[in-house]
Amino acid sequence: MTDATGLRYDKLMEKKSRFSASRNFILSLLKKSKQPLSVFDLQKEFEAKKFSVNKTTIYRELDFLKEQKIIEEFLLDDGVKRYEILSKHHHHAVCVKCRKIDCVELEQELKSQERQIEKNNKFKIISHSLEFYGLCPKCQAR
Amino acid sequence: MTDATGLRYDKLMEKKSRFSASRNFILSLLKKSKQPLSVFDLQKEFEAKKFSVNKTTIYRELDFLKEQKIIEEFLLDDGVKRYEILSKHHHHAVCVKCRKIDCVELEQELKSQERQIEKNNKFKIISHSLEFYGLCPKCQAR
DNA sequence: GTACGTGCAAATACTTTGCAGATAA
DNA sequence: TTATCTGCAAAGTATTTGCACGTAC
Repeated sequence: MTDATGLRYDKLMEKKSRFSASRNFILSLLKKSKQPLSVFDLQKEFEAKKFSVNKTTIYRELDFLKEQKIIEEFLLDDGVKRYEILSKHHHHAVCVKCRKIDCVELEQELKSQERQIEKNNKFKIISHSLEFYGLCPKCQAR
Repeated sequence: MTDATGLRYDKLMEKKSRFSASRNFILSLLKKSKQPLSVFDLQKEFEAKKFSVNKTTIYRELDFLKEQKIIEEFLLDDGVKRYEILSKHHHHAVCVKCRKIDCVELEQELKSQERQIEKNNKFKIISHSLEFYGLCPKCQAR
């Protein structure tokens, strides 16, 4: 099954979950957004679209979608949680000036580094999180 | 100038700052700790040593030391800020079970990945943050 | 003595929880 | 109908701020 935004809802269908207006709206916002969104960002979008949703609902919905592995959460250096549709493993390039966030895929992942740590520290690596900070094209120009 | 813990205070001396008991205590705790510490961790240490410091003071002192580039702050996936004495660039390996944090230095840093992003995304990379999550030796054994 | 440091109370910000009422299926 | 979803109020947690007092130098 697919909704208006083209997002597959198979996972939701399997559960006893509903396609409420709030859920659809949050999903479509995350789907359409070029950047990961925070609770604050979502609230702004709701206001802009004159769609009334309580902040509690946003928090609960994000928790729910995270549990269902439909979206994923991550933290940047500002301590604000952001969310994006769960997709292929990638990283983020964050502009320290305008806070624009690019998603980046690495040609060369961190396998060798992980192997080194598993060997030296006897840690069994499960995942990693890697963010790059710098200046986006526009902010470099200024 | 060096204090009891062997930490150089040159940077503090340059500023109009004092060697108060709280400052010395926080610095010595961070210096002696094998792991980065959170505000909560510091509070616990203070209590254990029967040293009375208000939480506000801890926050303010950490801000101050961060500004002076004597300590650095970082975030893990739990959203808790942790602090460590500013030292050589490194990363962290975090046990998802017992939350033990190892500091790790990579033989092979991320230069090639950064070059790729600078080329593909036209981002000028300034820094990065990289944390590994997995199981520490003890938790693997269990 | 004076500027820096500290404690306390209150303010702010963020997030979670309980419960009653609303709604999708 | 009924299990899920939602809003509201309140509580919980983390952090910051103002102000008066304390203290290192």
